[in-house]
Amino acid sequence: MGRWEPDAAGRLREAAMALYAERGYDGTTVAEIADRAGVTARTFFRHFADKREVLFAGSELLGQDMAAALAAAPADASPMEAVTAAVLASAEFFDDLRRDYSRRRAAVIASTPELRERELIKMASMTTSLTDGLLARGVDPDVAALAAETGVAVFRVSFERWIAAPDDVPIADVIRSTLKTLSALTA
Amino acid sequence: MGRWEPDAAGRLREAAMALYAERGYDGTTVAEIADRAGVTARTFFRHFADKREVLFAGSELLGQDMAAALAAAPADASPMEAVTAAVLASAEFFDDLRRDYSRRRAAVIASTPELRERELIKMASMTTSLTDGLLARGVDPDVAALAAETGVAVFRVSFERWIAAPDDVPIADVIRSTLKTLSALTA
DNA sequence: CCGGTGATGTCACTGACTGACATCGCCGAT
DNA sequence: ATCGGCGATGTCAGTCAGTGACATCACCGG
Repeated sequence: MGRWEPDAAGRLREAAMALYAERGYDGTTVAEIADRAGVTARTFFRHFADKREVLFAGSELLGQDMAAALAAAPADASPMEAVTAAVLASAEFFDDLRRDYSRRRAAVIASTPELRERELIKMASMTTSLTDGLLARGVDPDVAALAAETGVAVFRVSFERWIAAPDDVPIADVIRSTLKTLSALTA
Repeated sequence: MGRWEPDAAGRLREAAMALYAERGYDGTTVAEIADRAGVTARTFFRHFADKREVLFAGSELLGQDMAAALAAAPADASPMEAVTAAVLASAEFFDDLRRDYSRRRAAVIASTPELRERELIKMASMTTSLTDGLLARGVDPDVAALAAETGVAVFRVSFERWIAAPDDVPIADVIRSTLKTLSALTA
């Protein structure tokens, strides 16, 4: 056993989720989160850049996975087909185990403008990943930007629908359905 | 003449733009902005909710105008046609007079994550406006959400292209071009 | 001329975040 | 085995964003 309990970051994440859900984001201080995790506030800020980030750590991974799927798409796939592959790849992040956690987390985020802002910028960074991936495939810049934006819009809408859907609906199905809606929309 | 110089809010906006551009957002304190505008920091917060908002005051108007255009679209217009009308209506906000200001403002925002977050949430609220407008037209909720997201994506991409474009290109042309790209994309 | 009102100033306070420095178990080199 | 450096944490002092409570005072309607 080390000088301190291991996984301070994990304890901080759990403490934050619990307190945000219980007293709300504004009603929670960083000192309280740190206390519950058994560390000091200074340590909180060594693990997370700010009070919001504790709910979003690791979210880069999702963007990376999607970018990887995009890169792995057949060379002759159209931009939108490649983006579709990327969005479908996101489904693996949200297996049924995470569904309940996702719901609680989404509820907290939805109730606090500051957290909504942070979520939006994560989505924007996802958009950037996809755009870069498309550019690497030789796609025209304007097309790439638009295809990426559209792809993330599909992800966002699908995720929301999935959260609200019954437990036995897999997210991949929701995504496919959203993609269908999109093509009907612009037909 | 009143007890104080009129238009404190306007002076604060100008002071903020100047200082953010000059020293950067992080390198500027609210006290400095207030000083330059000839008021106290407390007064700054009476006019703007926070240090970011001073660059975004009035941005609800854009969303309102777009929502109005959407509502004014012919009853038999498809969701995407209605959204198209809304996005084109945004062009009137950005006449050539505001182009230079828009460029400076965009540069400041682009260089500061906090400001990018705020801009993103404004875009999200625009999305909500469009979604609500579509719902009021009787559009299916999922279709409405997706059409609104797509419309805002078109606006965002167009605005960026317009900023980067030569001075004689009107934003309406850029928007029309982006819409064309979109329909080609999902064809 | 007078009392109400609205925009501002003043002050004290909380809480997020940062930089500098101290602490001390652990682990590898000797 | 022990010595010394490293890394994760604690401590402390400080800056700055943002808020609530109360005072001020030119202006305006009666």
